[in-house]
Amino acid sequence: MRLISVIRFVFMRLRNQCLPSIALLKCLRMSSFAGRMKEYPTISLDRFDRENLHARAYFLSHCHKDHMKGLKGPLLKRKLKFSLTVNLYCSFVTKELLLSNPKYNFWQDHIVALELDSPTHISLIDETTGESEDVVVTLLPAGHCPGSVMFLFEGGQGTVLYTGDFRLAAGDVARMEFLHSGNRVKDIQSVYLDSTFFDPRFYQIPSREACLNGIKELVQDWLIQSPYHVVWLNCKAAYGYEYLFTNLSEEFGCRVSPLRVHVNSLDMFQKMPELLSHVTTDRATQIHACRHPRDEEFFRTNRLPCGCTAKDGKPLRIISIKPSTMWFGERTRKTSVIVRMGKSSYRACFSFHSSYSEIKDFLSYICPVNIYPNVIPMGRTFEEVTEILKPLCREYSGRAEIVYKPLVS
DNA sequence: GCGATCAGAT
DNA sequence: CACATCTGATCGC
Repeated sequence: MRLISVIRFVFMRLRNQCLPSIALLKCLRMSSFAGRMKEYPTISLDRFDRENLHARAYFLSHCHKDHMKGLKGPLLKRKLKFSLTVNLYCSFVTKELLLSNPKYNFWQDHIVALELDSPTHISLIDETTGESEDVVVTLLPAGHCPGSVMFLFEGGQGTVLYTGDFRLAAGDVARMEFLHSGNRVKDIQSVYLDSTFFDPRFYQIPSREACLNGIKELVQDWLIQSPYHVVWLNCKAAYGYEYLFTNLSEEFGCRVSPLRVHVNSLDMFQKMPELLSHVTTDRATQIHACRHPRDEEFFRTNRLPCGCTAKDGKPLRIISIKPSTMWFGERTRKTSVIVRMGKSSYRACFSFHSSYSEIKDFLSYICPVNIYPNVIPMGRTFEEVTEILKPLCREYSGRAEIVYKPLVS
């Protein structure tokens, strides 16, 4: 009997250790990043379960649930209760979004919000031995969702960049001051990369501006027809669509008649006045981004998720716009950023993540020694992704100025 | 009763 | 167009 329980224990351990590779095979979008970097293994980022329970410091790149695994776990809660030095580092906005959910209240006194572009010294202390290591961390804007950042670490084990999830346009990297030292890019040992779309299939994704303009045009053409014409933005339950709300609000509102986007709740935005001023819980508006568990079904029967109707009982004329990623290959002809799906439903191009060519632009500028993918794009294997990342690593890139060349006699 | 996991959904 | 999340079933503690 005893032997059986030992065997069962060993089996469980094996199964647990295999989990990341199983997730990888199934090509889930859950980050396959296990939470730690080779160079600074005493810190954990965007993963808070398993080995990460022992970290000396935690980092959260943005407030999306697939980067918060274990963050409300009872084991971590217990660890914090007895710890004086363990903190969670993130941006001010991420802190705000996180604490707007009461389940994370126990982090309150252990969160250190950091300013963007502002190098901060952190001592990584082992509370049992007193052993300590210093790093300097800098938050760089990642353009993925409100509060999203990359983490740049500089310390005894070299300079490494953890990108979190990001959407940067070609050329943006050259304007990131803290990736530079003097006029040159820093010597970056490793990049831990958001490789969601690092696949030539996703060669090009229309720019944010192009997507936004397409949506503005569609909304404009609909709203001007009458006060009964309304738009439902069919957005997923996740942060990242807010710039859509603010831009549409600004575009279609004016001083005498402001237009705010209807959303379910304002709680998470209470300390973000620039966002707060463009959203509302008043249903009497022509643009809605509210949700309901059966909202698609509602829409099919010409209802908004919030149940809003016109004051005089006349039926509303509703169109839905569903933000979705659209991509184009290197040579494929670009079509519209708006696609009509049915009589009154549309898809609009929208991406939280950089395209293949945007990632290539980013990496070829940085030219790191190592690149580790945090995600395996669907339909790809880890080996394939590493193979196409190789040419962007320093050793293969043909950029040799940093490489030591011994004299040959 | 809670958490983890999975299938299925949008 | 393939992201990020939610719901409900099931399992184990």
